[in-house]
Amino acid sequence: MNGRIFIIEDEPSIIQLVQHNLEKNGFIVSSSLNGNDGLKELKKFQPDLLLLDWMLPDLSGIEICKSIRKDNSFKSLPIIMLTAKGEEEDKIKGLDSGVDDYLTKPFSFNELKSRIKAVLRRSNPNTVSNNLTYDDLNLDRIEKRVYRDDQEIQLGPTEFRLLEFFLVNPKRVYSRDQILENVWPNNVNVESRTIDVHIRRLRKSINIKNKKELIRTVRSSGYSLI
Amino acid sequence: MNGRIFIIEDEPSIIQLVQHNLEKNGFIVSSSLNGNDGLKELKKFQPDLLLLDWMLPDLSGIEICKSIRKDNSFKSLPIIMLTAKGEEEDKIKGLDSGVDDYLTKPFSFNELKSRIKAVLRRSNPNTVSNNLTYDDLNLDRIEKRVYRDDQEIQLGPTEFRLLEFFLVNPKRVYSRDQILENVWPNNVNVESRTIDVHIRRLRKSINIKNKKELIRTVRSSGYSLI
DNA sequence: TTAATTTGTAACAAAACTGTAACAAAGGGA
DNA sequence: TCCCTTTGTTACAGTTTTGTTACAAATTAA
Repeated sequence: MNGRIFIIEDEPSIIQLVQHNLEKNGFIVSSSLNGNDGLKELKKFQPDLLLLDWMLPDLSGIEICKSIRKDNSFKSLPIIMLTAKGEEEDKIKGLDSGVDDYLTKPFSFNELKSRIKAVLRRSNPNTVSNNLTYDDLNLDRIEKRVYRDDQEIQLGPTEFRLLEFFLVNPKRVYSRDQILENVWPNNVNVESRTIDVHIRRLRKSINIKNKKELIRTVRSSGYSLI
Repeated sequence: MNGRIFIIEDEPSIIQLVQHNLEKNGFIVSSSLNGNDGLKELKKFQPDLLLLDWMLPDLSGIEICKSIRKDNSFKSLPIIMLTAKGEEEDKIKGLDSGVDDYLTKPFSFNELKSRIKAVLRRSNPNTVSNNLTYDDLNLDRIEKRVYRDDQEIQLGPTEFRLLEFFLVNPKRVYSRDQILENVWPNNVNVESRTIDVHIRRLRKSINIKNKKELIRTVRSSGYSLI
């Protein structure tokens, strides 16, 4: 599983627990301890899902939620609200404010995980599914195989991760820095031009026959999957 | 994030702190240390938002506020008032005078930033959103694509930034200096006539078919998006 | 161990983009 | 009207960015 999850929660112990477990499950996780920081970081982090505490020191969860829904670029960001016991009546309000799901503290991590999966499956199937698909391209995470137009394609490990990364958010343009950060292991220093070479290799492999080019170069910005 | 913010505040340390941080966040910032200068500068700077100190050496915040609201061209300029602690009762007066939001000193920069975002979102969604739109023109910052009338248009990096800049505040006329400052990387020295050439290139690209001209030349002033 | 695969970098080629100059056209004022 | 200022347009050389290839080092598999 794979995807970016952001957490806004004021209790460090919960953050630590959740973050650690999510990362073990392949998610990329970042967090904030209060609402205002959270709203700021959110933009930078560009998550696929938000875990939002109901009670925060500065802004309430609902306020954050509404603020997010007003922002065009986050209109469809899935949100799971974390509430303490006995706030059931508030649930209705929350639903109005555009929350996708709820979880009442204390919760088990498995419970959280299955909610996350469910919500992500609805919003961006590619973040949870084992089969990433775009156009006639198909990537199987379990079997580590890639097909184009039902014909299997052989990729090296790096090209595989690169394609996987692009497939989670097709069409979005990534800078070489972003690609480096997400596709290469942490703390590795490689030239950013190295990416060009791997892009070339990936292109060579997936552009079989007279099929159309799937990787777009955006000059001075980076690359994207079409 | 992106937009023009003007500050009227008599304490240089606050100006410096706020200005620096806002600029780091992509805003264009200018400021004045007193009310009379501020009102004059405001006209020149044409901000998207005003940060206004409550207590100033010459005019009070309220006076400035009222004066601004009388001016047709600033009727809808969003204003965030900065007040010192213990002036709570004054808040009501302030609200009457047309202030959009408040912040009590001392405040954290994050607090300020989220207020700014909220206010700008209300007044000019284009300063915070990822999809800039004007007329039948559409620019997607994430995918780095531009469409006119749903037909994609190919732009070079500079033309893209130029159009992006115009789209944040359509109809506003920008001088070549302003354009240079905002569209070109800092500390680059290029002839101001260079802009004419890029305008020409941009025009050529976005004026497809028999569609109407979208960039207006304002003789001796600059250019604007219609 | 040896062989095969994968990886990062450097070097050069190709393409795209940029800034400037030069001249043409348009606008404004006397 | 003429003259002066401002803007439009084009071509071109220089720069930047990206594409491509080759190769040696590192890693993995046999």
